[in-house]
Amino acid sequence: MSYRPLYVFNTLSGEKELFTPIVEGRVGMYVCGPTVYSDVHLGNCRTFVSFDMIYRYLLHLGYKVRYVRNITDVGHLVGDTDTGAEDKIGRIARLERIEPMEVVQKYSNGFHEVMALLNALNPSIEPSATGHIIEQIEMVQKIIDNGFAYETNGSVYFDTLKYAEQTGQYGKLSGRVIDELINESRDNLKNQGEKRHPSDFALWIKADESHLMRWPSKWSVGFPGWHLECSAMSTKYLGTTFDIHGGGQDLKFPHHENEIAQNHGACLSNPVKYWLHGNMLLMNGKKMSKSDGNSILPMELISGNNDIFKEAFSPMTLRFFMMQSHYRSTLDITYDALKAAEKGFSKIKDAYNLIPRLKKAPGSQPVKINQTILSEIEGMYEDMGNDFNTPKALARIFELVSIVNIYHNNPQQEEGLNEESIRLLSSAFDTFVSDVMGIRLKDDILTDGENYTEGLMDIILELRAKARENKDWPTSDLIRDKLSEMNIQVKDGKDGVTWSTGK
RNA sequence: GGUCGGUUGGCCGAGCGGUUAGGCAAAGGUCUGCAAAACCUUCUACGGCGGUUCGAACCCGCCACCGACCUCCA
Repeated sequence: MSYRPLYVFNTLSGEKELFTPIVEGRVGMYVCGPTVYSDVHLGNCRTFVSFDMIYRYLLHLGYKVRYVRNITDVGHLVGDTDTGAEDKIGRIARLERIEPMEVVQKYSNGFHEVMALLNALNPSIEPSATGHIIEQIEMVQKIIDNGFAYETNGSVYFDTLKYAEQTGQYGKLSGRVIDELINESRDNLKNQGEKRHPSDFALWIKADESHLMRWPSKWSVGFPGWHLECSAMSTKYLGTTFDIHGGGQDLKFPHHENEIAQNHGACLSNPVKYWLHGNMLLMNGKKMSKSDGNSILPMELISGNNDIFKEAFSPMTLRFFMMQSHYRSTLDITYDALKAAEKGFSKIKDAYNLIPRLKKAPGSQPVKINQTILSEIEGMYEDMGNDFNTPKALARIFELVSIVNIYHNNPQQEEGLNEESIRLLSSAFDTFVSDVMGIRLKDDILTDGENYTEGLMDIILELRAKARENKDWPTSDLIRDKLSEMNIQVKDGKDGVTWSTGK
């Protein structure tokens, strides 16, 4: 079996590379998931939506994909140091007087709800850090056995200097130089007496009595360091070397750099063939970030219940908005940009709904327009194969939108459309917009008791048509205006009336 | 301070040596009872200064500004 060529930008090499899986026909992909100590904000979601699109495209190409996206539910500490600080989840549990696992469950549920709203597919495996304590402890032991970690006072640290000396690799992913890391002079790197070098990081952290989440180990009763869970779980489910590792840009350093070090330390091999990083969602020109207060929750945007944007935006508008920019570019969210996305998306939906109504020429004579449609489809494969260029593919979709509208307005145009034209148009929208980009094209109002609504609308529009025949403009306008208030738009065309929902 | 990345028209956002990106907004027109939608046409670009080249938004240099990372980050 052959696959369409796919080029991906590999952060490790800094170049676009032809994607070739380690095992033919199969792809192992790991994406860093959320830390579930609070609600995921829209910026977090952008990364997950980006990798959902990547997952979808790999599936579409015919690969059998094992997509692992973890839940981090232990090890993330409040503040800047990785010793002695409080666990983020433990902190919430203490403040709210609930079990840490209640915190984890609550925000995991919320995360899943948001992912479902944004039409993200579920990963093949969604492992959690607390569910893999044994694997993490084993990995720490392997790293110690291989001489890349040391114990101090019950905590275990990764020896970055030794790793760098032996492999010359530390900092390769993020472009760091080990000397600079060691000579790092930021004030908050001080007071880390247990480490041999400031750049060393914790694999296992000894916990005091007040710490809610702790497990026994040969070194101490404690908990695993932040980066360890991803190394342990990716190794467990995808093997010591797998195809794709994804995550947000902001995880490159230290998280992913340390992951590589840990995997190497434990398995003595490079874990990942292609590192893919999504760029940040900006708001007010700055990275969306919860700790800076510069963030918005998906539900706040979907419900319109927020102070930042003037109105509600549907989940699919958000997804379309995200797909209109490249995953490796920053994307600035503004009211105007969302409004533009809403209109543009609505244009695609309207055209999609018109496809089945297009007039076809009888017979199966080949028509010229099909060549155009086909070349746009081929173009979209090229765009997607070029590091997932969704904005460019969407530009081609808008070309198809124009074709649909032109032929809908003027069915007599040239040689017209045939069965094949309709099939190609439908499949272009279904494949690229729905399947690959994950943007649902069918209005919710239609999927929800579709026939019922359609039937009612037929009656209403028939009454309006009668009124118009009688030149009863007040009645016909009343119907149109009332429907408009309900966000249903009536569109008078040459060949009859169509309608669509506004959002 | 170090290391990266960016600066495209009113807004968003592709392109990265020669070809209209696209969407939204705006203007005019077609259609329409009116409107909307759609269609046609039009408009406003590549941060600044140099250099390379027959040709630069795209390559190189300098400058300016913005952002990200530098142990909370998707």
